[in-house]
Amino acid sequence: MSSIGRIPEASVARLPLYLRGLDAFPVGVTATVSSEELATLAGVNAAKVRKDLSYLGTYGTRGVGYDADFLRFEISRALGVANTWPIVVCGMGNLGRALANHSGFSERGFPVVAAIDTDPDKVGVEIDGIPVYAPSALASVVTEHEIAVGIIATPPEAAQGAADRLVDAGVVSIMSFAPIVLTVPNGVDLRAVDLATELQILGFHLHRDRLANGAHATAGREQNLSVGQGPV
Amino acid sequence: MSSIGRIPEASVARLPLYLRGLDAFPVGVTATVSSEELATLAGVNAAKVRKDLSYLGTYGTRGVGYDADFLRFEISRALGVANTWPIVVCGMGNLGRALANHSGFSERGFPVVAAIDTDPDKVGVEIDGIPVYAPSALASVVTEHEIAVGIIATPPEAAQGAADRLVDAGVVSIMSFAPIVLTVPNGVDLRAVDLATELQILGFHLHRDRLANGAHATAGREQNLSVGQGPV
DNA sequence: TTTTCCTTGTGAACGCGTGCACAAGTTCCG
DNA sequence: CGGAACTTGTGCACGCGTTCACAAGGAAAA
Ligand SMILES: NC(=O)c1ccc[n+]([C@@H]2O[C@H](COP(=O)([O-])OP(=O)(O)OC[C@H]3O[C@@H](n4cnc5c(N)ncnc54)[C@H](O)[C@@H]3O)[C@@H](O)[C@H]2O)c1
Ligand SMILES: NC(=O)c1ccc[n+]([C@@H]2O[C@H](COP(=O)([O-])OP(=O)(O)OC[C@H]3O[C@@H](n4cnc5c(N)ncnc54)[C@H](O)[C@@H]3O)[C@@H](O)[C@H]2O)c1
Repeated sequence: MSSIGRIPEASVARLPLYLRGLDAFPVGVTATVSSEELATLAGVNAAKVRKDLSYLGTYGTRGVGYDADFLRFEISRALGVANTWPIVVCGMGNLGRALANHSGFSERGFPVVAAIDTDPDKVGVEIDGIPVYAPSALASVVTEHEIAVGIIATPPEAAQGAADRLVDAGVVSIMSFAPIVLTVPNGVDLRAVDLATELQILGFHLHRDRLANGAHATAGREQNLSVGQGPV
Repeated sequence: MSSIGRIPEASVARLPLYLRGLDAFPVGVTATVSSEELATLAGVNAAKVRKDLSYLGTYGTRGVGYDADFLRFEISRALGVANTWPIVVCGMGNLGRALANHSGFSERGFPVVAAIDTDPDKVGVEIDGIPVYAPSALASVVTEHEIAVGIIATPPEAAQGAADRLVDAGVVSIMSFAPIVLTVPNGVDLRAVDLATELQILGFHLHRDRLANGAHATAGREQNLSVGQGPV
């Protein structure tokens, strides 16, 4: 079988972008896409596209390009997109509600099937079609829906506790929006999204440019692209 | 004056984390923090802390550590945190509303002062205290509030248009949540946050582990940390 | 003063990611 | 059938980021 060698994390992080780019091509229809085209669609450069795809296998045809439909299939397979990973959201506040109500996650195979909140007014009701449970129900909810992914959208003070409970319940992948360092045991995959930090990085560049323009009128602005991931 | 040499982007991205870690120390009180402690507080390792801080200057005392209060001041200065950068949010839907209503941004110097939406029901009213304007009013709003930062939370189809309008109005830093590749002119700093992509990366690891455990029971799970940035 | 202990600051090595440049392979045209 | 045009796949070089390891420096005790 096609036992793929280790794919570099940087490449893995771009595979979803390629998949997104391939949305431009209809499903089931044979069409050719070149690395150059796909690069434009994904917002990267062509060399990267070719190298990334080469980690998956030899799916292109020299002198021609890639079959869009087949490529989508192969990237999907590598990412395990065929699987559906149900999600539980901890904290149905402003952000949690927005996330739970977001259709884009289900479309990509990550339906939000349950939420956890401590607010008695929310527990027991459905918010935007998502049933809200008390923290004590987490374990059974996770087991029942075979949930492997959790999102933390609680206040920062409650985030570590929520993480602990998620891990205890058997969740092994966590995306957190709380601006705080979380500690999880080995074997648990944690991605922390800190939007205030992102803004502060933008702010640093603004500050820099302002200094440069105010004092010396130096050139050298930038144009960043997608927000990727951290280390292992 | 302390003209700091170019700070590597990877270091810049961690400075806000250090600042966040220093929240553990009261303002105005002299306290000592070692690179080891700060590393724990920020979720990185001590060597990185020392190297990063060394780019800012020599603010530590060998054999002792760093003065927490002074360090906070210096990092703040490097990041330009003294400045306040007002924000305009484009698209007051589920996500936009959550962002606009989020207090953490103002606390870090990024108050949301205005919103743009095409929905006639929203234009002209205040949502959570944020005035909502029609797209045609963008330029004057940006000018009036001296806005340099914009957040895009419109549907994907409208995102490029929103970006163009922001740029035309004079906004030079954009954070986008739309799952689509945006094109902006040179000199504009764009950060794209794609949460579905983040989930798919988690999904890849789940898929991998499942294959490994199902077939060969191989070890090798991971524990990732903060979500950082992309290339220049 | 000298010794001991502690932590910073940094030179240097290493590894990963990126991008170039080109050989290898395919199609199409004359 | 030969050659032109095109695009993939990849070896290689380069640069950035990470980490190690230790000398340099400072405080406190003897
Ligand atoms: N709102 C945003 O746009 C935004 C942006 C960036 C980061 N964040 C972060 O995301 C988190 C949530 O933000 P928010 O604006 O939705 O806050 P919020 O206060 O609106 O909602 C928090 C929700 O979590 C619930 N909760 C509290 N303790 C809990 C626990 N132990 N278990 C489960 N649920 C619990 C509360 O009842 C509430 O419903 C915060 O950490 C915030 O810093 C939010
Ligand atoms: N909701 C989430 O949690 C979430 C998560 C990840 C990504 N996103 C992305 O963020 C974006 C917004 O998501 P949402 O759930 O808030 O969508 P939404 O449909 O709830 O809100 C979109 C808002 O944008 C407004 N709008 C439409 N065209 C506009 C324009 N040209 N200018 C200004 N405003 C315009 C609409 O009137 C609406 O109020 C989408 O691109 C979505 O894919 C959302």
